Amino acid sequence: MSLAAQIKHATYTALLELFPGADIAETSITVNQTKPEFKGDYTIVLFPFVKLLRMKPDELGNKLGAALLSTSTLFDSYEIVSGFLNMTVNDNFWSGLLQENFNNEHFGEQATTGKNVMVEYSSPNTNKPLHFGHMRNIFLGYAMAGVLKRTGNNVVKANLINDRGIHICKSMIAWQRYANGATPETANEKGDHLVGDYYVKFNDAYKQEIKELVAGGMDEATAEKEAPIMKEAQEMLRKWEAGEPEVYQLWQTMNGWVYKGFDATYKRMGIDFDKMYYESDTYLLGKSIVEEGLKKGVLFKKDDGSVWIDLTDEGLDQKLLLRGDGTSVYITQDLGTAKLKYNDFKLDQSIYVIADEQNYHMQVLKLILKKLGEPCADGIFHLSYGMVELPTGRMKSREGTVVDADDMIDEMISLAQQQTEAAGKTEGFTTEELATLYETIGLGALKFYLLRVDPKKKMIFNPQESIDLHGFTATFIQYAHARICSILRKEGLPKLPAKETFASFTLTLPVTPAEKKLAVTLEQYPDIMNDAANEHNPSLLCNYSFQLAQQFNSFYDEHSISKAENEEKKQLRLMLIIMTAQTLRHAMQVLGIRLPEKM
RNA sequence: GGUCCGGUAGCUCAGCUGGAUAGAGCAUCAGCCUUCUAAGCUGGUGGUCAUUGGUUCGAAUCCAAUCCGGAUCACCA
Repeated sequence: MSLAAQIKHATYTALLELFPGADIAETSITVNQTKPEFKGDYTIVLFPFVKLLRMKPDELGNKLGAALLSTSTLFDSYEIVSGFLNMTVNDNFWSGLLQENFNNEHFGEQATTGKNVMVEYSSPNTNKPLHFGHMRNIFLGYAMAGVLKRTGNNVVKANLINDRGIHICKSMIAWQRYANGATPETANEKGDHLVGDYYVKFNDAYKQEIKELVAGGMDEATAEKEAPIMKEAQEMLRKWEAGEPEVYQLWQTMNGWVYKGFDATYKRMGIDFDKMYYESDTYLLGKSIVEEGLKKGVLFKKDDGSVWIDLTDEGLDQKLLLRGDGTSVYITQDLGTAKLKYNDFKLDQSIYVIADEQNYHMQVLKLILKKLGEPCADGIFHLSYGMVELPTGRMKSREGTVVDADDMIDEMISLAQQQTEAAGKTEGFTTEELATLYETIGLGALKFYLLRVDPKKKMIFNPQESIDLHGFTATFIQYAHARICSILRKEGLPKLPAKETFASFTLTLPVTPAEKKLAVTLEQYPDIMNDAANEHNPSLLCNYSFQLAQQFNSFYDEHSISKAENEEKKQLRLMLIIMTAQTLRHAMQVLGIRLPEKM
């Protein structure tokens, strides 16, 4: 149990003892960290009980403070300031925390829950390379999976690849028309980029054809339907669905190129998956669910044979589930996939990392499954995140304003190199070590930049700011970690020394404010991890890690570790920095960010 | 128009299940390297928490209305 929770509970018990029969709920007790300008570590807010117990704040505070001192060994002293009871925690608590946990690799993790949780993220289309918008999705999904794993769940990282449909056929048609048989090898281009180029070419050609048709006297709406290249794409989709070998083979080949490209990008990002789903396998699923829904009378059929669900009672609209010709629409296959996932892994929770533009879709999906009585419905959770925009507005792939993922990674790594060289910090590294370091810094900065804001909020990608390696960045945290590692190297200690290393430690001297600040923050880590899981918000770990690194830097500036005043202080501070480094590593590892030992 | 999300310092964001004088980073100004890594530290400047009303001992936080911005409401995916 966290210290704050312990204090809350101790307060509850003390209040019940002091005022038997009073109507006090533990949840009505507020325990906050004490503001820096007051003496104390944690503060109990007295106001809620002043009225209830008909007592003056000072009187109540004195009674409660005295009771806490006598019943709990946690506290040293208390002070009352205008309705706030500020408790000072005994120094032994902090040294105990350190001795107990300084080398605990699993500090911050929760006991296993036995729950099966799937996190689906990335979920790209195979007609273009990954771009900046995907990166937020990917890093967020990976981080969320990491958080859920550390909080005791069995996590399945899943990727649902949108490998079929009209958009894929567009790239294929354009390739047939314009590529002259080019392959990634002959064009010397990553496969996903090559295919993406032809997707762009399709749209250019399409626009051109529309223009010509309109010039010939056709109205625009008709021209959009009648453009030959669009008709060819639609024809190709029909052939694909009919399983025509030639089309099917081209489809396989081009998707193969794309997958190779994706794999390379995922690998550079340090991202992986446990399970791949392909829409070409799942797009026909869901029909049987619809059939059953019809039988149950949850769904209804219109005169043209199309199947619908009426959600007007829920404040939503009617939603189409099957076309008049019996073919499925997007949501039909999602119904099927949801059930498939559930059956594959006996999921307690199924998280979809999808942009907030699909909030309505996800709401409808869950609702339909619920109405159909599917057991997978309850576990569905839409981790909705805001879209990434440029300072000039939304990125549009058709308008070429997207920031490509591979380019962005290259840019960040080369920037890390420039900054490192400019700072003259390249000495003592081999060439390979430097390459690794630049990658660690560049990718870390990128991931942190995308993870540090609340997922729910849309974010503006400011190229200027994203490449900054100062302030609220991964670099700042990496630097603090490298500093600690440097001290440990000089002390001849490993990153996580054995417990016996400090077996002789006994606390006799007062803990300084800077020392305590670090210890207080370290103690809160498990709570933060828990919050990140409950709120589905990995940005909490960014904020926390930055705060911890910041406090370490202040501490480092104020206190010498190697040349501490005496052996006791040295040991205390070593435990502090070892645990700090371990906690930073732990938090960053959850987010997929590496910390160098030297930089 | 219906539904949903957002509006906090010049910029980017924390804080939002109500608690003390609203916090960081960037930018800007002034200091700190003969001492464990200055990618750092210390301090200053900078606020009508969109607006108005309400609830409360107490509101950036809860409620209502209004204004502004965005998303969505396809036999697209």
